[in-house]
Amino acid sequence: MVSKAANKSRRALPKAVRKEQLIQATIKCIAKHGLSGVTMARVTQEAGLSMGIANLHFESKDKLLLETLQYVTAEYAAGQTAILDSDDFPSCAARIEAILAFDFSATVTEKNKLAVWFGFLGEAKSRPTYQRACSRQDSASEARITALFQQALDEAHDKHADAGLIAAGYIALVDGLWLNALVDPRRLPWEKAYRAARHYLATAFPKHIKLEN
Amino acid sequence: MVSKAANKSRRALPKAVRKEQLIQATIKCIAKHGLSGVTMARVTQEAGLSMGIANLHFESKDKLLLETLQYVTAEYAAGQTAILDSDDFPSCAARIEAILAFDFSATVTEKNKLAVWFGFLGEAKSRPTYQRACSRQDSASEARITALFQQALDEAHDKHADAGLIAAGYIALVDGLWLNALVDPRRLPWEKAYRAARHYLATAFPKHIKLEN
DNA sequence: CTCATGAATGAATGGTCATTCATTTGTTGC
DNA sequence: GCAACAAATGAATGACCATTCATTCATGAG
Repeated sequence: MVSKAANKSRRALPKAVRKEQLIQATIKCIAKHGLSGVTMARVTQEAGLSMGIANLHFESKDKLLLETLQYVTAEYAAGQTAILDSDDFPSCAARIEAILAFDFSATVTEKNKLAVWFGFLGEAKSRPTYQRACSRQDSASEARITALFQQALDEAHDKHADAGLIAAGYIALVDGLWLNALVDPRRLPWEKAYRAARHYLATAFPKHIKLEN
Repeated sequence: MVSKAANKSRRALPKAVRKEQLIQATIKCIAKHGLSGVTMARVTQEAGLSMGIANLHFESKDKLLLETLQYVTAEYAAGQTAILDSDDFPSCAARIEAILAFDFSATVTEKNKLAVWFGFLGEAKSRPTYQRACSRQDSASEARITALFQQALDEAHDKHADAGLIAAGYIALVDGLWLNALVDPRRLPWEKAYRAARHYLATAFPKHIKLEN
């Protein structure tokens, strides 16, 4: 309620910093203890702050968790959209390559982030709020991937294949590979997961994606 | 501590029945409230029994949850093993068809069961006990699928493809399709999920699996 | 019918945890 | 410096929940 006239924004920053700090701590806690093992005490301790702080910046534990989910989700969506929007790709083959590389990049496949992701997915069916925030691919994004794949099929004069089916399959395959590699990396090492995804695309678009590298 | 001499098994049965009853109730509760929303009160009420009963038959909530997970897992494993063990399939094409049909059968894709499945998977990474009980495919089972796929490749004189990669991809694809169809069946209807999986196999084994039906 | 045994009940217990808020700490404008 | 204010603290509160156990109920043997 004080005058904001000469707001030199030294106050505004800390506020955003604290939220970020708490969200990062929440991500770590989910990875370490599972979604159900997250407590306010653990989160605030992980952040090196006091108990009450989370309720000060987020209204409740639920809101903190939801914002954490959205944080992770938004990060992925931004990266993917950047690729789909960019004008810098010389061919749609290059764009597809970029999507693949992105899906298996270190940022995206970071253990902690995937743990958040699948932690919420496990509860999504019984919590509508999560469900909405969860969809790695909303319909709009899936449609854009489908369009990209359709373009590749057109270039190859392939009139038989169904771009929608290939897109749905690719999205599901990536989810499944992430999940398997996360839960049991010995059975499915990340490198093998990557090759499986590449193999899928190479089979669907033989003229565009080659098996090697 | 009483003599079991003339055990007419009227006592033994109820005991197994109760456990089954409680496990079924737990499955429903997980589907309805999520793994974290399961309470002893809810489970026992769902079963139409009294609070204390679950601790009488299972030692603790944790054990009840674990046995519930194992129940669902064992059911799947039994079905899959039956197909892999059976001598009744005339060709390996038929066996692969059977695996596919099984993975999208009503029993396996039942919403409640998948909810249990993914509920635990979401916590698996932070709970070693779950992790072990979770692997839909242990290494042994994955090896058998790989062998089956290898046989199909051999029959087709395909010396280039990598059966292990195709198997890992298939397993992950099915997981991903289940997950996507469970969380958002409007975006990915079950029928489309099935077609995506069939498409994957038809591409990998064109001589064995046809696209239609 | 009566007793013995084990199954089932559900009120009471104790522990965990989100949330609150009176108090302290640090910062800004004057 | 010094108000004035926001940010931060953490002990206290109350809700929720797994687990216990004294008691009740059902069954089968004698």
